[in-house]
Amino acid sequence: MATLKTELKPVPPFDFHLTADYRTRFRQDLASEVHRDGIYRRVCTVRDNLALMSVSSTGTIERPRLEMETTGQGLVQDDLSSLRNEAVAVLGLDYDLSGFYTMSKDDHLLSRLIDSFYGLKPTTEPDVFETLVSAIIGQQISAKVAVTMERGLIQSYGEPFFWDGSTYYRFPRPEKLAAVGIDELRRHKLSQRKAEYIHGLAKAVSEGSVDLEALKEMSNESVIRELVQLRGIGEWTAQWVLCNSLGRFEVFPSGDLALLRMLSRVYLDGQAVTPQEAEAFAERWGPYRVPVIVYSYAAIRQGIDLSA
DNA sequence: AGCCAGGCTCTCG
DNA sequence: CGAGAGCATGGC
Repeated sequence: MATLKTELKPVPPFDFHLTADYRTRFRQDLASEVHRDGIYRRVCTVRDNLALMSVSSTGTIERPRLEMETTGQGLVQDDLSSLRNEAVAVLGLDYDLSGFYTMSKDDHLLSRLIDSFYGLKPTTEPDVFETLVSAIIGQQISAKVAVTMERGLIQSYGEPFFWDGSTYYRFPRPEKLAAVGIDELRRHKLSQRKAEYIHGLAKAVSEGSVDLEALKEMSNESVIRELVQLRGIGEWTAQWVLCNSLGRFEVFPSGDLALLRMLSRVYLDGQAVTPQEAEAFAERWGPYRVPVIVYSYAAIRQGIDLSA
């Protein structure tokens, strides 16, 4: 086992604990990523080997500094840059909140949110395959049910990494899920449909007929066009990938029913909105639509009543 | 006990 | 096009 250490300098302001908490709120139980005892850990892949990154804060919100320690088989100094990039993505380190904050200063509600969650950054999940599988599982079911199912997949087909008395898992690779039959996927309480979707996606990705990495360089419209051609992926899931994996923070996922309800409750006196109306409303948030959504959800998760 | 939850596909007018 | 059924599970 080799260990690499490095320091990271997030763009300030950055609240490490708030951001790591928000990010791992649902993933915490998945064992692929945790935030515990002040340390954020995540299993990653380096040149096809497993490694575990551990990140902790050594600075402040205004002068953020992070220490990252990564352990894994055969790690060499050259691996550092890709590991740093992964940490930057999963913790949103290079996102500059100042534009969002400036836009919000005349908005009463947003100002309140920013006071409460100053330094919280939107994050991304660089593994597009994981994001897609997770989104498919999460379609139409509650987040808790989805976590149970996803944990089953991860612990059955993911690759384990043992460290310090705990087991962490790398999310299952496409090749693995493609090799697993639909019937076996169903044992994890997936519906027949979802088992087919996930199996089909895994097969397409592992055979190379779909290049998820290429999406990172494509326009939002092209990403949606590509993704919705895959069975099991509709508008909502494609928008989900744009916001949560590809870092397109200007996108407003108008296909998200929970978001529409939140918008109606918080901003429109409970009056129902169509996706088109919601999109028109979200125009005012310019390129900061995802930050607005992240801060709003953060408040809701904490039980803060936004309509007050 | 029933309804709903951060949808999608397929079918049918 | 738009509307409606079916999918499957756990929590309230």
